Amino acid sequence: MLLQIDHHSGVPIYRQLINQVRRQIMAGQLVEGEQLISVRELADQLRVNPMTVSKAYALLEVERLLERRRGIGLFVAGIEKEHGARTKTRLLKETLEKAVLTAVQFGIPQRKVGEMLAELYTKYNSQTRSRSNE
Amino acid sequence: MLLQIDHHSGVPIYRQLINQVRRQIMAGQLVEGEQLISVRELADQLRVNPMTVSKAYALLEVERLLERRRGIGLFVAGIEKEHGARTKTRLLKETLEKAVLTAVQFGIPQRKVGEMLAELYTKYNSQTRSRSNE
Amino acid sequence: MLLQIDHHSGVPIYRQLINQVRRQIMAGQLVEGEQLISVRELADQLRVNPMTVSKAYALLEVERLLERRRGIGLFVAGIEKEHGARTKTRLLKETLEKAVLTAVQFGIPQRKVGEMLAELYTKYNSQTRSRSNE
Amino acid sequence: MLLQIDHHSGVPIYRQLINQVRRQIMAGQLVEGEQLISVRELADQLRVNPMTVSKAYALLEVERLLERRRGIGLFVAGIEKEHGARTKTRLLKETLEKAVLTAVQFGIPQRKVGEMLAELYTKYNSQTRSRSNE
DNA sequence: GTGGTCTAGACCACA
DNA sequence: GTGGTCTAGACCACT
Repeated sequence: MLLQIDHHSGVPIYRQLINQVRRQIMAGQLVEGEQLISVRELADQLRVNPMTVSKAYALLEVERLLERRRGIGLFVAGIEKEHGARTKTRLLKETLEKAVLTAVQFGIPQRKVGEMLAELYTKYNSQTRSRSNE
Repeated sequence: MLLQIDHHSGVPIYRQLINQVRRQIMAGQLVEGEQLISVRELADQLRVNPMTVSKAYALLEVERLLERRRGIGLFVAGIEKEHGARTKTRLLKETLEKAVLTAVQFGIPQRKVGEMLAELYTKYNSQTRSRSNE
Repeated sequence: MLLQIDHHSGVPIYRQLINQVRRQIMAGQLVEGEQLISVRELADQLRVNPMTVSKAYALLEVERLLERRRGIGLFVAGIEKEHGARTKTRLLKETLEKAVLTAVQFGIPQRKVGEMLAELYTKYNSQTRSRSNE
Repeated sequence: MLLQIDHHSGVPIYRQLINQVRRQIMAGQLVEGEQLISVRELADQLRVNPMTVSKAYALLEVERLLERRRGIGLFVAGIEKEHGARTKTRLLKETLEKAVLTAVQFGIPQRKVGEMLAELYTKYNSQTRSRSNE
């Protein structure tokens, strides 16, 4: 699991962790039943206080994305399909919103944005495919 | 000036303001010598405490991006900016890239992303128009 | 707001707080829009670390029972009727479950339990009524 | 022996065990000299780690409520108990009182509470029966 | 004044 | 070994 913290972004560390782990789960990079890096180990890796990691994990547990097994560790929970789809849409919308806001602020016409989108989509989609063929 | 505050992102409001104003200046959307919306008015628009706006402006002044003219208001300072369509396109592309990456990771088809884009575009574009009619 | 902590029950303090505040909100003792005792003040009252109180409040915010207004304080959120009813039923069921378990363990027939229930119901219900007439 | 563990209550499992066993002994439901279910078997029944059961038993032994006979097992010790139907009724009433108080606070009608009671009664009663048929 | 975040370090519960 | 809870105390963000 690759996680990165930006100490200067102003975004609380535990929130950065939540966002990254949530995204990995939604993207299927962390699969159901998989055990997460332990609180202490992740805290060591990131040079962060264990409580900070623990807080992030705890909130993901409240979100039902993680499951705790006492004395063993934390695991990726089984997400219901429908719930998963809704979360994905929500997350995508958030990022897309920023892009659109930028475009509107700059007065860039929707047509142009659509073209850029298509271009980028092709680019990343083909990368994914070629990667999955490796 | 179109600014958007997200109260739930965990990013301090004054930082959100700074980032957005700074970006608009760098992209030449706010031009040198242009007067900024007053603290009070912006605070009203965004339903935010005036102190918060004031703080953002003050920090942008420290950054030398803004100039305070006593008794009159704040103005965009004369500094090196990145001009032109190329800069705007670059900035837009950066945000759009994140959105596309998310979509591809989640396996959301381009068609759906296009629809969401159009929807959001309409939403923000109409906001701008109605505001510019006031 | 009357809150009590039992340091010897083994139940985490923040959970005791959550349960008591949630119950007061559901029972209408804390009404929508009402401001809660501040973290620091409650921490002082209960001779407990502020972070412990803060944690309880934060989780109630995640539950959407509380609303935070930055720099001002925490307030009781407006709960949707349907959601409120479901929560009430859930909480009642939890307490009722313990009672039934006790009854079954002791081999007390359902008929007898029903009688005791009716008796207690009459007793407390009339208390409430007479109180509301004061 | 009917024991119920709630993994989400935050109350340590060994404490839940202690409380329930102690109550059964005090109510005379587990009588003096009676042998307790073995650690292993109880752990299996409750899907809990044997160490946890063992710890609960050990602490009840310290309390002098249980007696260990080496190589044989654990037995209910000869101590002062509260006997009889009166005790059972009292203990039941205490738990039932909490449930009724909750219901009245929430304004839930007695009829509804009666229905929930019946439902739960059936649920736990049938569990006991099916288990006693094993 | 309000709440939020983080740390260092202690101790508990569970496997 | 795992995660959970709590403390004391520092500093930040916001009104």
